Amino acid sequence: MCIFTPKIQKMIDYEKELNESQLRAVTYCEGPSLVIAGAGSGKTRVLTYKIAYLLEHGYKPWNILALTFTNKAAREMRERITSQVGDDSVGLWMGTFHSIFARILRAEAATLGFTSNYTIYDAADQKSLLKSIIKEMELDDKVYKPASVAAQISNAKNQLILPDRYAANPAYLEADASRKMPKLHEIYSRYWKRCHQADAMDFDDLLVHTAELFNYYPDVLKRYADRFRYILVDEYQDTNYAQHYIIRQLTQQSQNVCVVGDDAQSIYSFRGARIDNILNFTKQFAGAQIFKLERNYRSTKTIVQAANSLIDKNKNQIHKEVFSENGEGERIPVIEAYSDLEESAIVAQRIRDLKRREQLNYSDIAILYRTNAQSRTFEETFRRENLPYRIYGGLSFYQRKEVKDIIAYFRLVLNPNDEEAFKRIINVPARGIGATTVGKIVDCANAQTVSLWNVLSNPELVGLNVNKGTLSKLYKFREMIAAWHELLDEQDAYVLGQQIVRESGLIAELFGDNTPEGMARQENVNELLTGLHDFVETVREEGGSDMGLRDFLAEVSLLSDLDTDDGDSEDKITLMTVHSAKGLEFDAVFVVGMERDLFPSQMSNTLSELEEERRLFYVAITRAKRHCVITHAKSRYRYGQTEMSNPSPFLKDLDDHYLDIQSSGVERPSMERSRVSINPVGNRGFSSVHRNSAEDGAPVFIRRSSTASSPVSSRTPVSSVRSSVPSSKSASSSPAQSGDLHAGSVIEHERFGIGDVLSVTGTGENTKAVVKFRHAGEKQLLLKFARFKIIS
DNA sequence: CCGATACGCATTTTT
DNA sequence: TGCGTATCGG
Repeated sequence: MCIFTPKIQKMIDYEKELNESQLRAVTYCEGPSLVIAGAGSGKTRVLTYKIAYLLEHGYKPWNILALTFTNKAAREMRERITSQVGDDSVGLWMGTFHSIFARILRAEAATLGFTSNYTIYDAADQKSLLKSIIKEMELDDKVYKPASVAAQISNAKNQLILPDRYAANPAYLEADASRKMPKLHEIYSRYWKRCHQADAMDFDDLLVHTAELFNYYPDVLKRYADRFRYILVDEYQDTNYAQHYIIRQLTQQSQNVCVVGDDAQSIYSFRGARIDNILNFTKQFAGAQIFKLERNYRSTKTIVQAANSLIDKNKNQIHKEVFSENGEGERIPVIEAYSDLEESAIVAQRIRDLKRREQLNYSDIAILYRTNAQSRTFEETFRRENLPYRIYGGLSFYQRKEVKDIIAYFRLVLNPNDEEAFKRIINVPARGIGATTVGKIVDCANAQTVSLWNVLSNPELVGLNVNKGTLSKLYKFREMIAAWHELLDEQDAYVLGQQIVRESGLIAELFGDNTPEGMARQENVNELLTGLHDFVETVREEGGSDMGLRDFLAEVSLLSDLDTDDGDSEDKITLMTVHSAKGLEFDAVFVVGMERDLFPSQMSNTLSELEEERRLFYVAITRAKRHCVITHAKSRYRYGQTEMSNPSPFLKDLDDHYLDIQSSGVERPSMERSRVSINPVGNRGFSSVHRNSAEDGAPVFIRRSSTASSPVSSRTPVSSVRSSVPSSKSASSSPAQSGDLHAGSVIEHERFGIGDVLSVTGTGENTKAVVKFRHAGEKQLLLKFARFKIIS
């Protein structure tokens, strides 16, 4: 249904700015359409122009919904739309599946028995909760590995199979039984209930609950279907069943849906993506029009044709003929190295050549590999050869312990029923509420089927059996959280957040830790607070009012580490997995480690798995604009061993007309892996590089602090002094009476030596002292265990 | 609570 | 190999 009332002055010359097939895709808006967008064919262009076109033809911004997979894609698209139509796009719903559905669910939460403050559990929360459930059921977590249980549950949810249906399906039960996990359905069911009890949803639940909402409440569905009169979906090849189902629900009536994607780039089936959604789109949406964008604007002819020759070997695909009108370009060098180490040296050499010959920046260059572990060799070599690089794919900012702790406080303050946040922080910083107490609270909560917080609210009512001292600590904790909770609507996220960090004692705990790690932690906390500040300021500047902690959390819980603001565009070589490279492009791309059992992965055996690996290779090659270089090594260091490796069978899939097959480029057969490298690059150094690169993944409103990382590598000396350890258990020192000890005492500890007692806290078993040792630094000693003599 | 030590295990990971 | 986690001991 297109209403042709062009009331906005037409500013976009569609005929001129789009090619023929793009134009047809953009201007077709009568019913469902599928746009098959080959790599580099201007997919985002079509989407944004189409939205502009819809706006020009009678659709109001709020009638349009545009869904993406990543925040980054959503942001880019929004920017482009804004620059095209300006304020005319205000009110447009554009975002990731998860963020849009999360928003809908906040509005409709009550209908489903949640509150609008519900928590979004991340993967770690999910695993942690599953772990507790497995433990409570007294199952062996060697058999019921939380990770695989989580995967199984996620799988079910992606197919909209809820616990009841799961348990009622003999096929699932048998499959689980044969996998030695007959209780899986019960874990699933308990997990489901616990999430509900905690007023929490995991990522998959955001889809599941939206589907349920629309399923069971037709009036609600109608409201949204009426509102979203036109829906556009990006990267349709990556949708799972649940997403596909929701799109169908919403568009059943209007039939106004345009999905864009490339089946050849479907590489996330292990996350539940179903390539069939795009392959069978025309069956699911009767009368759907198909448009194919086959002109590649990105790469040279050679690269495009080589990629075509590769993907041609896949059976399961939509036929298309991607072509390029760019120059022929050079053939793709396929280089065999002696070892992984030499492979990296060859790549380094080539990078230097390229840079010299073509004036490329480092940031125009990417190294793409199948597994993260492969980054190491390149790090080592680039570091040694002073090539600047940046690795993607470490811990994201929000996954660091100290940041997670603070976020957990925020979460609990907003949603006191949040079980995982509760468990995480009830004893952080240590306040004498240990595992035993938490265990009792959990048991109690389970027995009464209430949340942990409910137990804390009425400990006597639910018969929580703890001693008086513990109870008063619990009360104190409860009051603290409750007091902040009261301030949620009064104070902005920054003010309240700061208050929480201060009053909780988190700051105090961190303060004084002058180790490099401690300093880094403090910096992270500061960065988070700065982020809070920026968030509030941004909202304020934009004239909004949603600047509370709940708004901050809503935003933050759906951010990932790839949502980098990257305001600082330092000139560095990009190192990343092929998966993370999807959607990106570089002048020069090195696809490394093209070996059997590595790429394709040794885990991929079935035809469809192999086809997915082939698509992955296709994605890798098509990232390159002008130079694509493929390397493989004859031997590779893996799991502490040097293994022989053969070239990837995929290399034979490439038409060698486009290849330039070379043997080793650099003659360095004698190159050896040095156990101790010359420069201070210990393992710690590596991991700190990882941490730093992850820091680059801070979201838009987190201002990057310039952490000059000097990986102070405390290389452990080769332990040759092992024998001196068994110190005679000196009979003289024994656990002392806590009564004898007070602040100001001086003690001599069996291992730490002389130290001054700074404070003594706790009672009975839990009494502990903070002692500053003259040589060993500050320690907390549990007096029950500590072995020392009181000197004065 | 914290640190040392042992043990098992090891793809990819948009949210 | 080397990491993340479980476990134990002070």
